[in-house]
Amino acid sequence: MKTIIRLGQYLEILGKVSESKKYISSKELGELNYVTPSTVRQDFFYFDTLKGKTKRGYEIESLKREIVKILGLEKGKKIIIIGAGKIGTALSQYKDFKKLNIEFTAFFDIKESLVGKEIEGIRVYHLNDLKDYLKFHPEVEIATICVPPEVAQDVANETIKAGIKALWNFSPVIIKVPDNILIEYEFVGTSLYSLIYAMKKRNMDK
Amino acid sequence: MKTIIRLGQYLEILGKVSESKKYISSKELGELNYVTPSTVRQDFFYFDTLKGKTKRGYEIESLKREIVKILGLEKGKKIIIIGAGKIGTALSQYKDFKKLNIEFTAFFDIKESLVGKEIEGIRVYHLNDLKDYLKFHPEVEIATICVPPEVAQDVANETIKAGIKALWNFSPVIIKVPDNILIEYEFVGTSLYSLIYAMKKRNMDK
DNA sequence: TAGATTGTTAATCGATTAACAATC
DNA sequence: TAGATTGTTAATCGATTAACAATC
Repeated sequence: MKTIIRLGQYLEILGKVSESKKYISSKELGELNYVTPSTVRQDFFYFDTLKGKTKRGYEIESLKREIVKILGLEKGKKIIIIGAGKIGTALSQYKDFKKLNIEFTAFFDIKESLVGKEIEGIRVYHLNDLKDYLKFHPEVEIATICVPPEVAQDVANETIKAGIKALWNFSPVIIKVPDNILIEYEFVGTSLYSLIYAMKKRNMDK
Repeated sequence: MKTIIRLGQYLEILGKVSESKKYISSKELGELNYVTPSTVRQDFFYFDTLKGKTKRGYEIESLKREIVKILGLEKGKKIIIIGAGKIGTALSQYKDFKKLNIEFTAFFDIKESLVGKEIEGIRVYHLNDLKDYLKFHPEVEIATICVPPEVAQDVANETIKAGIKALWNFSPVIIKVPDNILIEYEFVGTSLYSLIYAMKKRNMDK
């Protein structure tokens, strides 16, 4: 549902709004996110707890709090990253995840030269130790798959076997998982095709 | 248009199909991309050059060739990356871009310690030298923005002033550009919200 | 009060899926 | 021939936008 992704985006934007500001209208929030006021109101309309005040808009602090609840982030989330390569380490620093209490707590890899090291303050363990790790960190349910596509399916299988409940996949390949495992894809790079296509069309119009 | 993004994905998948295979049906291609056969045929139906043969499917080699043409990749594309940090360097290795003749030819940064170095075989120049670089590389039209969000707008402005015609933005922020400049956003990380939300809902159902 | 803004329904738009005749 | 598969139209589904009464 697109609304959920936008709620996350609203939340990030709201974190950057001046602290002295108490209320924000659907018009303002829409402008900051490049969506229409209608879309903002429609998004909020799905959830009973997202209510505004006529003529004033939405109270920013309570709006943030309620979106956090809807997204399931009250207690934050601890996430591990499988694959301590470029993408994995880039991700650990990217975005405002920290502000939203989303934390990357460990890397797992099979490359012996990396195991035991720290990358950006996050320790690297061997993938074989994942099962033991989860014994002591049962709150970790999500693993981010940042390994080369050739091994993504195998690594995913191992990760699931170790007890992980949900996968966030950055490897540009489809991964098959059992019904009880959740998976979301992050197909990085796909929008480039749209950009190149748009350029071609623009050139043709001239 | 979603069709264009899928055409890129079909192309990547087709590059991995066994060489001995001559034809592929919409059913098979759909399965490999996790879309329905209907969607595949509908996608192809938009373009006169994507024709199949009853009972056999689509001839793979010509299909690849025609998709490349539609996407505007016959001559390949040379792209520069602004910001030689983690995301930029990760990107330069990610995906099957090389196979599709999409090449990252240079980094630009303002960090003096990086300028003059090579990262993954790609040279880093100072952002101030972009204008001169484009003098000698007029075929470069696209710049990938991989800088921190705080400076993304300024860097984009400079990049455009230097003569770049299209931006591919990885910085998690909205960038304003003049009408004659194309921009596409790659909002990495957004699907995590959907995943966490789905987990919350699943837990509630139990 | 007049004007701004919400909440909500309806209309529109776009994308996906279904259906099926044509055909090899 | 019978069956598989395309090309294409129609139906469905979902998401966005428009409209507007209620209200502060």
